[in-house]
Amino acid sequence: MPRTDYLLKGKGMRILKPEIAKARKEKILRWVIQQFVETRRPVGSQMIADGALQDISSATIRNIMKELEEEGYLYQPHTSGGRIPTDKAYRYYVDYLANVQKMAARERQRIEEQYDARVNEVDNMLVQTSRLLAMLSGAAGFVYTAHVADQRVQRLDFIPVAPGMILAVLVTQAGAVRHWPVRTGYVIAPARLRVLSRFINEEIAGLTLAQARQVLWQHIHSGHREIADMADLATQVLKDIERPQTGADELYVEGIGRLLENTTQADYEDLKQMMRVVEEREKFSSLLNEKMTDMEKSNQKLNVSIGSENELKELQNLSIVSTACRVGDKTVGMLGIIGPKHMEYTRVMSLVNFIGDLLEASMKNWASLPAGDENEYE
Amino acid sequence: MPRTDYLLKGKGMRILKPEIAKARKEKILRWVIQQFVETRRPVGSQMIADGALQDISSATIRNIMKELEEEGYLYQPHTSGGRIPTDKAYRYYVDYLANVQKMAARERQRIEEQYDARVNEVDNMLVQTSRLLAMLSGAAGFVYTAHVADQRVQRLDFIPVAPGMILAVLVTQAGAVRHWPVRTGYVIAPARLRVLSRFINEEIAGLTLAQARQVLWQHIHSGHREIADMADLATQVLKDIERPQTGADELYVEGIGRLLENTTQADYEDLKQMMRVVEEREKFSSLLNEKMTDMEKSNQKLNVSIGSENELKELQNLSIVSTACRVGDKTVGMLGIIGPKHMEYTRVMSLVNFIGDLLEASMKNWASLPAGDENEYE
DNA sequence: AATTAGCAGTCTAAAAAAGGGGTTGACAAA
DNA sequence: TTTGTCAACCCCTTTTTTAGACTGCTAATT
Repeated sequence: MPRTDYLLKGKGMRILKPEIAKARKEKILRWVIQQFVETRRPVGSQMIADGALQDISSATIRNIMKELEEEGYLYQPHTSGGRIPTDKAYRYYVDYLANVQKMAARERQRIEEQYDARVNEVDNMLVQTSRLLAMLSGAAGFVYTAHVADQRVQRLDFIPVAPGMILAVLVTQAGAVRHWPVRTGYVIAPARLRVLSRFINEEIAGLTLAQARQVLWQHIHSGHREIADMADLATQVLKDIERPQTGADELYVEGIGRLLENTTQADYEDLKQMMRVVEEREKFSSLLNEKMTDMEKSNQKLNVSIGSENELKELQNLSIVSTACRVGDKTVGMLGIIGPKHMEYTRVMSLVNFIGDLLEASMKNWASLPAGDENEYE
Repeated sequence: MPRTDYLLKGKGMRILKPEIAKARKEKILRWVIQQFVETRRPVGSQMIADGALQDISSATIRNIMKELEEEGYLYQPHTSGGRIPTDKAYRYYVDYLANVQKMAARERQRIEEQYDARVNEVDNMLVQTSRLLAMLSGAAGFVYTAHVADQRVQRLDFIPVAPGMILAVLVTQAGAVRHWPVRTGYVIAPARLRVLSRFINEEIAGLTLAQARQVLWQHIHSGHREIADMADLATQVLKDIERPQTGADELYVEGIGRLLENTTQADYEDLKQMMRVVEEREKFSSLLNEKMTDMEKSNQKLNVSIGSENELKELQNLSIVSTACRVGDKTVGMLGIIGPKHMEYTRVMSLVNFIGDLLEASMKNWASLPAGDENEYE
């Protein structure tokens, strides 16, 4: 049977058309990755010859795999076992082979419904989102929000809860709500509180927290007449205004336990390490922060960090699929999942993508208006 | 050498004084438990003879251990290995042998300082408390608060964040803060909002959420004049008022990863199971709820549930040390740790005790006044 | 009666040995 | 350039061996 794949060259010598050779190589790489994701065992040439490429012999496949190994896409854990994908292979897979497919409409709808049901209290929105991510991906889900200090103030109000005790409630334009108690030590008439609140809101709406703090300090020190007699209260509020956020509680991680599920005891140590890192939060959230600014710089929406691409060595056997979350032109946070390197990237990527959109929509919906307009109805 | 431990009886026959025999038995039991907690290996008679009771031979100890086994305190995993404590043994240990000691003043102070530093935002108080518990105990820490529906309302306020969008903020007497968005669809003047808020607060302060809902429904339906024109807003608020709490986010668990640390791969399966349960939350929180009402009924403060004493089979290799958290005469929540059965009960019990006190103090401090008084300053 | 010493029997956990399965690399043939 | 073949290799699993520790029992002792 004459083959059309070959260029004839002289007396019976053949050269495989390069584009065909390349396609075949990719097919093998893809197959190795998919196979490995499925079985978690090194993949051998025989297995490929029996499965995906039945018209090519195992010997040929061996040769190609050898090339792939030399190019850094495959790795042999042991001299005579099959080969497994390297981080580079996953990277290639994600970049070129795994086209981000849209999810089936039915599934989209199902997720949307679940999402709506869960996310009714803004406070919980982030926790619930990460929980949903975890549930649907089978890995750990996280939601990370930028420092509140970087966010813009929507409103700052005061609720008298008891004599000498006030609850300060801050709403940012991204829809985040923070509240903290302020102990005044003396009773303040609600009317005066309203004056203060009104004054503050007129001054600081739309500013970042950092700017707001600065503006208010100036007013206090210059003895502004409207707040003169409440300078000490304002001072106290100010003192607390940035305290609530020391970087700790901007990170929600849910479903770490799920990582154990698809895991054998072999990865036990890795998992332990990973948990320590994630639960400590500090390292992990600074990693996310870095990633966020990187993504903003490169105007990237969806990001996949595979194994050693993560800065933290504790995460070198895991991958992070994340998406930026923007309100307007400002990146206010990130969300995604953290799971085993050998995950189903195509599925997870589209999932993260989709839930990211949902969260964004939710936030936009909440922080519906640009700053400045709200004065009209005070 | 004449022994005074014995009663003489006839020609050289002796009977060991029963109280001495009992004390010795207890000493052995205690030693076995402590040894097992430390080494995690079955304890043999030789080991005891070499360690704690050097004046008694291993054979004697063997006999006594056999008795203890017959009585159900010890258990032999293998025919010829040492023995390990049963749940019953731990129970006995906790009830009779491990006197709840006070913590060293120095350590108390150290914890107090840490606690203060962390707990400044009420919102975070619970998360931070459980995190602290986890950190200090080396196990997982949890804080559970009763359904908000059972708690009494301190205040309910409305903050206009955007035209057609209001943030409802609810403060309970226990100091819990809940907030949720209310979409009105039309602009409401802040003044009218204040009227509504004032009216509501006069009516419902001090009631439980369930009662409050009922009262407000009545007013709406009877067309009360003050809120007549805002009936639909009030209705919407009501609709949401109990939605935020469906039992999900009243439970904070931190530091599950720590349970892995002191664990070998043997317990891997157990751990996996446990994580699944705790992360699902439903089962676990209903377990805690049950425990809470039990403790309230029996007027118990500190509770230890050992292994199979927990209703959940997934937790049968773990123990829960918990304490009720009361404000006034009302139990508003629980906190504690969940850790391996072979934990240092004495230390952990006093720790949980102490942090429970701290949290209670914190809450009292916050919800400082009995209901009714706050009208005076509106 | 209570304790002790000693010994045989039992079991585990760790180490060593053996076997099976699948893979590779190389080479010669197509 | 591809294929068939085969020796060599190595891992993983199972089996065997070994060493160590504990118990239970009995007889002797206090």
